[in-house]
Amino acid sequence: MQCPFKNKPRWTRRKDARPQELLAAALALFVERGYAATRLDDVAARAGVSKGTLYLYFASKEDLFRAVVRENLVPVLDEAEQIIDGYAGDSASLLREFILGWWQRIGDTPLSGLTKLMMAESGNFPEVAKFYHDEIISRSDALIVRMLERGMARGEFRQVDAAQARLVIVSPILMLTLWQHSFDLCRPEPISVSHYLETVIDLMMHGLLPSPPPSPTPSPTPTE
Amino acid sequence: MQCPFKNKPRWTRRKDARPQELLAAALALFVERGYAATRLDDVAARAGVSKGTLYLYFASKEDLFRAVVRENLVPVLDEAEQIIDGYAGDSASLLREFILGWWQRIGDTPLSGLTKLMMAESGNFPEVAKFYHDEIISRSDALIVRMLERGMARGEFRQVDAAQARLVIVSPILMLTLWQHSFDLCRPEPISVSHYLETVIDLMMHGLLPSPPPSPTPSPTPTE
Amino acid sequence: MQCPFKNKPRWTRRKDARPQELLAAALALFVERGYAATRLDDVAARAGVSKGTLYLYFASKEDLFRAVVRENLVPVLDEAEQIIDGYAGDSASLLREFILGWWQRIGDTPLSGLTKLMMAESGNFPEVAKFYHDEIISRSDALIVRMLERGMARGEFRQVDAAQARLVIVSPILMLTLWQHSFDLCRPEPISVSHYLETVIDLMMHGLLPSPPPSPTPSPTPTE
Amino acid sequence: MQCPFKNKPRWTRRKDARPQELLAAALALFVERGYAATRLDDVAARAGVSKGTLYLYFASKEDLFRAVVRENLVPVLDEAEQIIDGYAGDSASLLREFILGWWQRIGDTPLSGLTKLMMAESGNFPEVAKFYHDEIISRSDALIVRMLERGMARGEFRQVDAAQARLVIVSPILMLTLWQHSFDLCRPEPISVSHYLETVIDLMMHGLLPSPPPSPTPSPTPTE
DNA sequence: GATGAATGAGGCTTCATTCAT
DNA sequence: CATGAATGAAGCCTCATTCAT
Repeated sequence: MQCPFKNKPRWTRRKDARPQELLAAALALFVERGYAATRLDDVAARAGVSKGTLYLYFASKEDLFRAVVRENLVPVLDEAEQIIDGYAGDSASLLREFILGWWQRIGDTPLSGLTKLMMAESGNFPEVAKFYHDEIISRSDALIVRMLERGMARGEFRQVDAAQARLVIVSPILMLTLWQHSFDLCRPEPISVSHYLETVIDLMMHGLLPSPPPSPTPSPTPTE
Repeated sequence: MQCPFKNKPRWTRRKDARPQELLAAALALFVERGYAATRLDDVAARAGVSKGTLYLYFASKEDLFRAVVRENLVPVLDEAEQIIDGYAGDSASLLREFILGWWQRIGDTPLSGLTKLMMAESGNFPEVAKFYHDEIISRSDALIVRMLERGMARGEFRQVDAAQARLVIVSPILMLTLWQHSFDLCRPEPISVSHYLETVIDLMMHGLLPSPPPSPTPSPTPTE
Repeated sequence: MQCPFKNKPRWTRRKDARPQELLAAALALFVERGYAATRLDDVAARAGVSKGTLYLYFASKEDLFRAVVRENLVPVLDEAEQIIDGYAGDSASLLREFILGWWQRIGDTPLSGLTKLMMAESGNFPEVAKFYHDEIISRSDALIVRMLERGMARGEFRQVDAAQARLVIVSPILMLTLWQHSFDLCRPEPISVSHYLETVIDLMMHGLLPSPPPSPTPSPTPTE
Repeated sequence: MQCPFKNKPRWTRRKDARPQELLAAALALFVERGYAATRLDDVAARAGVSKGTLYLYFASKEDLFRAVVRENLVPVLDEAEQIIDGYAGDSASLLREFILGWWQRIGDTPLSGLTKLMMAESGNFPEVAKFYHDEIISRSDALIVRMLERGMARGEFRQVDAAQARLVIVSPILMLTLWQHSFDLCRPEPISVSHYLETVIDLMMHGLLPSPPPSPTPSPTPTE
């Protein structure tokens, strides 16, 4: 048993491959089937280990669930905060960047299912829901609010109630995720993500009402 | 609770009321805990009957689930179609009516949890998901599309891609529902529904960008 | 409620149609499916009454089972004893009469299943098995033994151990019954009863070994 | 009970022995109580394991039942065919050997109950009944027919309808089995197997009628 | 560390039995 | 007498968790 990490601090083992493989397998199955319908046998099998091994890394099914939520989203959010808070362009472009970037970092990855998962299981895991709310949702919210306030401060956005608008803004993209993990499977042809995102941006910017035709409307996308 | 037989022994409530009571209890628990975590014992207890009684009316847990979905939403949708297709006012008001009416008929009732429930369980019940998609989602979609096309035809809305916009439009209100049944419980003070709905309507109408201040109201210009 | 039997002794009701219909339904279902797999719902339904009514006549499922066994076979046995003990012809003919008569009175009627039923359930109902053994089997046995001893006494049968031969004699006909209620259903064409019974009679009389050639063998079926 | 691993912790007996122990326990209980009245808890307990363990080896109660039937009889039948088809002596001795051998290999072992079990449950398990019929009964039948035809061809047996006689021949020994697993328990002293088998052989060979050779045939004395 | 056989609590479902009408 | 809605004990089966190897 010549383990190369034997003398390293125990926490370093997290960097070992095994837990990550188990977390990835668990994420995929939790998202696909929900918490209750996921069997630990299947998680272990998908990670290529035996069921007993799973318990070497996670104390229980609940613990595994917690770890799945914890380990996956925080790094993405760290990155998002850095990018957005350092942005230099106009606010419309920033919002556009945010939406498209979110799609790249989350929407188009296995992480996208976590939202649905948390929504479905929040009632059964108040503690995890609390963590998710405090660590993920609150920080995302603050990010959106900062973007909105930045736009309003710079005169690039109308004056709106940022605290309320925050949820309105993220709804369409969260809904896209939820949709893709649920009813989109019932459809003959899946939703076109790029078209959808463009429509989201367009509507968020201009709304439904027609722009007053005779007026030099400010071109919303000057730079990029 | 205004039961005309109130003074009769409770055993008298027979075949008539039972299914509805059971469906209501099941709806509440399914929404609160999810399908798997809901025990039939609890459904029966909440309906005030024994476990065995449940099987006089529903063949299995799945069957109960199907009935909960089936029996609750169709009538509401029927009504919505009638109201909206007969609307006579301008399209902005119609959309406003739709959003506020939806809140009254669904958002503020136990039905509001069904969306979350279906989203969470669609993967495990493809057949029910199919039903829900075909009977509820498709009809709702068509309704929204009709509203949008009506507005565009009358020159009251900009020309947008109705097929894409449809989901963008409903996202904020669906998200309100999902939110209330999940993370809103984590918050010190819950979201203010009326403020939220006003913000939704405002943003949907005008978007984020500031309107060009000096302009005569847009002539209807029914181009197309 | 003008019941014509109201003032008659309670036991007379047995003669009423209801219990007989229930017993007939129970016999059929017990034989077809076995004791455990027979639901009282089905018995009641087949008898055209509600499940509750069944309990007006029988105290429990076990009681119904007991009654099915008790009520059906005793009369047949009474009749058989009378016929056989009064028989005047030769013993070979008597045995033949017995076998063919058994087929008419039992083998070809719903009663035929009772043997299989008792065999299958004897372990679970020692008390009923005791009754069946004492009232049906013992009397049948005695009947066969009397037939054999009659034949031996009259020099029409070889000297055999009647106590042992008794079971050998009835085996082929009981087996026919059991067979018809079990594996005969698996066969493309069912067993031919008349051929089978003739073979039984022939083998019982002569055995497998060829008769010694040099002797005027008595024609075995002189009369009938 | 002479287990070579007796001094090892009982947990050690692994995947190898378990299925056989479970099958033996199931056979005993199914035979004793019938399929429906046998609880899997009891099967597991008799095999010395917990209820869950049973499901590591058999997918369901039905599957266990199927395995009990399948695994036990086929080997015995294989052996019987070899022995009988290679027999060199006269046919009367062969039939005698067959009957006595059957008693040693089946009648006097737990397997003897399988016949009763299949008879009782054939209606509820058409698929198992089909298997039993095709793999056990048909092959046994063919074996008997071959024995009879051998005897007839060699002039050692009378000419009889082998297809019909087949069932008549096996009836007494099957009945012995059924009897021992049902009503024999009701008797003060059980049947004497050796006497019974001798009587079977004697009757099968010679029949009931007296041998004619050394005497002027007894006049049938048709008194009446 | 890794394995996988074993465990047993807990959920779904059935059905004999009761009882108010 | 007859009904059938209601009951709840009991059995099958699943699966998270343990532990000897």
